[in-house]
Amino acid sequence: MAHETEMEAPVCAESHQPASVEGPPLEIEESQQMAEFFGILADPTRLRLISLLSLSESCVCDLAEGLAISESAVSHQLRALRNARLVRYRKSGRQVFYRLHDHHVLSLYETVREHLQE
Amino acid sequence: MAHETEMEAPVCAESHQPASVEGPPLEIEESQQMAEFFGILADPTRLRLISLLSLSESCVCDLAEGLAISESAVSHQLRALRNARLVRYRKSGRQVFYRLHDHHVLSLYETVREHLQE
DNA sequence: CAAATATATGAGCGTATGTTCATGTATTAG
DNA sequence: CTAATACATGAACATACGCTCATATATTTG
Repeated sequence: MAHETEMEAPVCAESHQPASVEGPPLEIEESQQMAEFFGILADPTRLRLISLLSLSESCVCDLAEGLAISESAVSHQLRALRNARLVRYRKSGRQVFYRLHDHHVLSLYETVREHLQE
Repeated sequence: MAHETEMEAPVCAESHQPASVEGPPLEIEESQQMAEFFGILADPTRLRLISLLSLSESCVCDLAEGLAISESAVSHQLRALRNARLVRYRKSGRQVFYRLHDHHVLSLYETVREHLQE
């Protein structure tokens, strides 16, 4: 998006890499999927929901009470977690019980917690 | 907000914790720190930078060329990665060479990649 | 010295995101 | 049936974010 009147973009004189390697750079589309996923974890409310769900399966109203926020907010955030396949749910009467989907969630959660405590 | 058909949520016993690694619900302040950190990874450009840096130390202009984006954009994003202690850097003349800070970064990167391939 | 290079950064703009509020859909109680 | 409960969802508003552009700083070169 600039002003390259020459045929090649001016690169550093030193230290270049082979232009197209197989691995990196990460494909744009895959980077967007990963970014979207990390974005799901980039919210205090959703992380606190995950922390509660790491203890036990819970319904929406208990989650709302546990975090002292509205059930609407909880429901909105649970949808995000659902779409990212971070939580599962089962219906029981009027209630819907949520739980963590798999081990990856807690793995990420713990890794970041460790990183921040250095 | 609670109901009587099920037991009360087994959460939030109002006990105070040692502010280190304790159980749910996650403290608001810690949840914000973690969210901020995940937010750093929630961007396609930063993830692609990380993928490049997982290969080798690189200077800003090589990163910009590798991703075909402006050096300004790269520099802005590197600052974010720097503030989150995800990358280190060293100066060499006019150039600044960046590299990944520790193993946590790649660990998170790989975990999410696995998760998305299921 | 001045010019060129390599990077950093503040301002501004367009877009994405999280909340509240109002409403909709199921399910149960009376 | 109607009312109440539990949850989901669309709209709207305020905030946050990433980019471009212009400019600033530092280093090397002539």
